[in-house]
Amino acid sequence: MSWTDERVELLKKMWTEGQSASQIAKELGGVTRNAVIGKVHRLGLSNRAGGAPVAEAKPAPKPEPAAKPAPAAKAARPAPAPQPEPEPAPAPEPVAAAPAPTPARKQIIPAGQPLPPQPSTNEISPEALAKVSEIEKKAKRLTLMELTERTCKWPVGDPATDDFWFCGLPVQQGKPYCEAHVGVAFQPMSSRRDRRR
DNA sequence: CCCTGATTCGC
DNA sequence: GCGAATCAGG
Repeated sequence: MSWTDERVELLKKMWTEGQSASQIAKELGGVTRNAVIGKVHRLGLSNRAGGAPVAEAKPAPKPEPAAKPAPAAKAARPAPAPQPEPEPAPAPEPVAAAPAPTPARKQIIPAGQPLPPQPSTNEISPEALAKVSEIEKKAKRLTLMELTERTCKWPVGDPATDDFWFCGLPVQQGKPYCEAHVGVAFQPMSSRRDRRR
């Protein structure tokens, strides 16, 4: 594969949109993320901020005097959509691990893993729950043996019945669960604000 | 561990 | 110019 105009264009577009190099590489096909990054650099667009200062904590970010020379006519930098960081960044609550508040039953679960609580007596954000029931439709419904380091290990159903399986969706980096299940597994640790002493 | 981008350097 | 290998974080 070579860097045809079209491919370069797509590269530019995606890079500008904030896509990661690996995503771009996947999209383009035939190249690795390294190739993409290398190209990005050669194109001189390593900085995604097209003029939108992100106010970095740099002491001297632009030692450039006020007067911007503005290179003659042609070499004009359009910088049309200076979208700084179109990052939704949900993160409603700072994670506060509340892993296993499930004293309900004491059944033995296969691998002896510290499995999560079944959302029952917990007050989990409706959104998170909705998200879960939503993704559980798409769940891979893996068996214990099918689980890998990269599959969501959230159990669904009763281990004592046939109707038991593991989510199996791609885990969220680090965590043992997929994004949706991480959402219900790690509670913000609230719901008990009876602070009234 | 997984991921990210940044750099280097032989090709 | 290209991109794998490597580096440096998160």
